[in-house]
Amino acid sequence: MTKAREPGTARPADRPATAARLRNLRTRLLSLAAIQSDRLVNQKLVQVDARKRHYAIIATLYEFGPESQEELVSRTGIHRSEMVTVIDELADRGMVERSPNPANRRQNVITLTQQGRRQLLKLDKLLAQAEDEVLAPLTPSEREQLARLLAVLVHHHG
Amino acid sequence: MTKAREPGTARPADRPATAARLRNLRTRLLSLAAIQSDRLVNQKLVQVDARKRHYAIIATLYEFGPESQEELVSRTGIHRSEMVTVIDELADRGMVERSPNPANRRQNVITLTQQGRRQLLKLDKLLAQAEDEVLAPLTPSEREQLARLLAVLVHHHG
DNA sequence: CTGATATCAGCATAACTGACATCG
DNA sequence: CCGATGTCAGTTATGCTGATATCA
Repeated sequence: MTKAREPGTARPADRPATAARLRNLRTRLLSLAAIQSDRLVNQKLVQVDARKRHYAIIATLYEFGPESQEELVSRTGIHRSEMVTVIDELADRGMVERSPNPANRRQNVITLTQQGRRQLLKLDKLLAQAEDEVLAPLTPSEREQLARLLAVLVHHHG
Repeated sequence: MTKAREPGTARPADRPATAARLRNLRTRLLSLAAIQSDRLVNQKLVQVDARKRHYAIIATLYEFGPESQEELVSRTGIHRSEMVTVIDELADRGMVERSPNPANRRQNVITLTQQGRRQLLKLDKLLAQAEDEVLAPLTPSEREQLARLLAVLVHHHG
């Protein structure tokens, strides 16, 4: 029943063949690659008690200065209803401060703290490592190609 | 406050700039592309009350014949604890039959029904459409390149 | 007893919907 | 009254862990 397999090829476990339809489905390839990539990214981020969205917020505040939650929604693509939670989490960790905007009392102003700035540097490094591990089997020019093709897709939809 | 923008460019909404760090993160590009792709795929599948995993199971049974749940787990990568639910859903829809294996009463034998076979043909078409829409902005050779690069990643991790 | 198989309860992330209160 | 903003409750899909029952 269990097919014999060359020893030394222990990497891909002893998984039997996948249906051709699945192997050839490009949308599936894309999903699988993203899942693997996300897994590696999250493994890095958990080391500093962060998640992907935290990085999106911190990086945005760092580059654009204090902003309202609504502005952060527009810039990051994070949904309105999630923004509340994410800002809560970041405020709990001392990375940002949330204060009402005196000029427009509907809005909050979210400000990056010193600790948030330090966190950004850590996150930059961890994410660079993750990217490197994810793209490890590709040459530099292949990485560029992949990034370009993905950017075209993301820009086209979206 | 709200920047003026050329009318007619209504497509990408009126979204302000994204932080450079986010734009350049390749792991993020990969995630975003996969999310968009999955969204299109699910829009297609929902038309016939199916989901991605249903296709994985149906295609596998079609190509390999009746199998136990454990074999399906190995071939599709779907987790053990999810397989129960997915098979339930497919059985409810009349796409597969689950019967105990008399030769090994620990196992169930999952068999594709006639309706399941017909469903596969529909799913094949819908997924081909989805793939085409997802990859629409790419030339045929770019699509090949992308598929190749993604396959390298998926094979490397994995 | 051990290991394989299926089942079940539950968790975390993620993306999303809809309702609501407040304020301009 | 209308619209913008923030908040909250709840839903769905997905990937995963761990416990348990059954049987070889």
